[in-house]
Amino acid sequence: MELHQLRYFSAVADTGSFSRAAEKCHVSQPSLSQQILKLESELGGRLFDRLGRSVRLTDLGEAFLPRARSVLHELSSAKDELTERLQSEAGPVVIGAIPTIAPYWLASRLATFSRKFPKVHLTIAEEITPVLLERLRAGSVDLAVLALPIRGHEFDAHPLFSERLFAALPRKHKLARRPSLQLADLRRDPFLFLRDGHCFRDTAVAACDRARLDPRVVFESGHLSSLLAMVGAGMGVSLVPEMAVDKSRPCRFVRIADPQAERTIAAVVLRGRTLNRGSRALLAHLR
Amino acid sequence: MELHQLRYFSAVADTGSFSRAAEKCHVSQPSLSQQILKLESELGGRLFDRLGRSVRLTDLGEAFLPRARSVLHELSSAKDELTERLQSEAGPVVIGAIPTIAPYWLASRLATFSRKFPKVHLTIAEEITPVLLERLRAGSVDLAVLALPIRGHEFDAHPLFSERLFAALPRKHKLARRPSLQLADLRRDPFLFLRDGHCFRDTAVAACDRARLDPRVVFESGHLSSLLAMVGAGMGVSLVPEMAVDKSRPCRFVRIADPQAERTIAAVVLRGRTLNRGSRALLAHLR
DNA sequence: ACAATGAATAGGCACAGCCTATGGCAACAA
DNA sequence: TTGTTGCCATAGGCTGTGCCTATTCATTGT
Repeated sequence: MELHQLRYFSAVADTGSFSRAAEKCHVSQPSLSQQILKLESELGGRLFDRLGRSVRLTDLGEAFLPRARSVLHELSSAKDELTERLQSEAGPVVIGAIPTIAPYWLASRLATFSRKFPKVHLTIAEEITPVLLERLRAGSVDLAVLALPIRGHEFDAHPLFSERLFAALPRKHKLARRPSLQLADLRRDPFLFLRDGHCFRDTAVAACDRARLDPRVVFESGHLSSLLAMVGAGMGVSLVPEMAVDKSRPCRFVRIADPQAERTIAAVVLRGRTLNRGSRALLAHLR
Repeated sequence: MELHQLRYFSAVADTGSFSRAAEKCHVSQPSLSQQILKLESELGGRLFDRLGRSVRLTDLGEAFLPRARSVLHELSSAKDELTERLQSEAGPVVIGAIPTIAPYWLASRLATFSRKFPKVHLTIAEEITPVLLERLRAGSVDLAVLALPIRGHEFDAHPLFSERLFAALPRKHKLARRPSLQLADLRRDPFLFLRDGHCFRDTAVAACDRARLDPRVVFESGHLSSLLAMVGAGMGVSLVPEMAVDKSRPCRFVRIADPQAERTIAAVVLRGRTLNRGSRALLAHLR
């Protein structure tokens, strides 16, 4: 059974004539006859009575007609729906981000995006890098924003920008008024770091390594805001990305002058994964 | 878009692999690949993400899958229903009969038929011959039982049997005790006939013509039973078919000996019309 | 680096569906 | 009756397309 047979069948039922149906379907009358014959032989009974002058549905044809119509209609409406969906940005988009990006740079970018594409239903997943990569693989996250480098060659990373590292110091720290400082200047200070697993911890530690600094870690947390509160309370110093610099915090931020004290932010997708229109729009908006 | 493309698509979604889907569909992997590609190009977007190791539905594919499945399922269930319907006698049958057959011979035959085929939903239309022929043409009657001859070469008539004509006489008629009589014997009697339009009237008139009898008609009715009541009341004589002979009536029945004083009953169908199983069973039962 | 797996591509073949031409049949007019 | 018309079925030939095998390409796992 083939779709064009159903179309021919439906047309004959409509017109009451093989010839007129053939015209309507833009095929010759013999072709249409053959296909109807073939359909009838597959179903095991006549669909039409050929009554010389005209043609009429048999009981069997009468029973089959609504089914055939429904199949054809369902198919065309499915096709319409798909082309509709392809043209609109509507549809769910899941964006992932690490905790040291999500509340800072990403938050403001998503706000403008949502204003521009109100139809996109956006979900944000805040997770550490390995979790985000796994969710990209599994398809439960469409697009992730995180810091390079990442491990795994099955991803495509689109670098967005780089930003400097800043030292977070208590207000009365002796370096708090300096416009910038070297990591080595903090050799004596106790350090507050993000917990293991957060990639910004690795970024900070790598920067210290390059400055030949072996930081004494006195506090670990899962959130930068906790660290900053501790810094404000005079517990020690910390390192934060530029996007986390917030003058309203009870601490001072001083730029780190060391050459490689920076991180690069990238938008990452699973290679080969087809993004829907909403995701593509979001990716374009972030770049 | 073609049905086998939908089948292939569904199989790939099931198995998560082009190769295994091809195996399941009994085609080679390249053939299946081509058809999926073709479907994707027609829909205007990828249905699957090819991720090296495995294959996963895109948003588009996810949206299309239930529609494709439903189309395939609907089609196969429609086919099942039709073959079901072809094998069972269930289904409506409309049988037509003229008034001089329906209550007599047909009634008893239909009783035995209904006992044998209880699933057939039988409807009886009692009409005069031209109405029945018109309803056969229109398809609102499947099978008609009437007396030959009929006019119209678009019908197939299956003769069932012939029966003699009988005279219906008042009990005290002078010929009432005779085992048989000639129509000419009734030359002096007043006649009671069916109304014009009833074919048995034509049969009776034709028999009289052949006997060179010009009957004086004193009463006309649409029902034989009315005629017999009148005969019983002594209003005159009448002619009836053998199947209407009923000893319980208040009149006598005497066989007409004239050679051609008979009528032939036939089952008539529209030529080219496909009968459903119930109708075919009924036709076989009547013969 | 190499083998293994799996999808895409290339090239060739066979069949299915399409075409035109024609046959057969019934309906209608003369 | 006979010719004409309308309509579906059949015949024969052609083209396109879906299928095949063989091969290439990309990714993954040893």
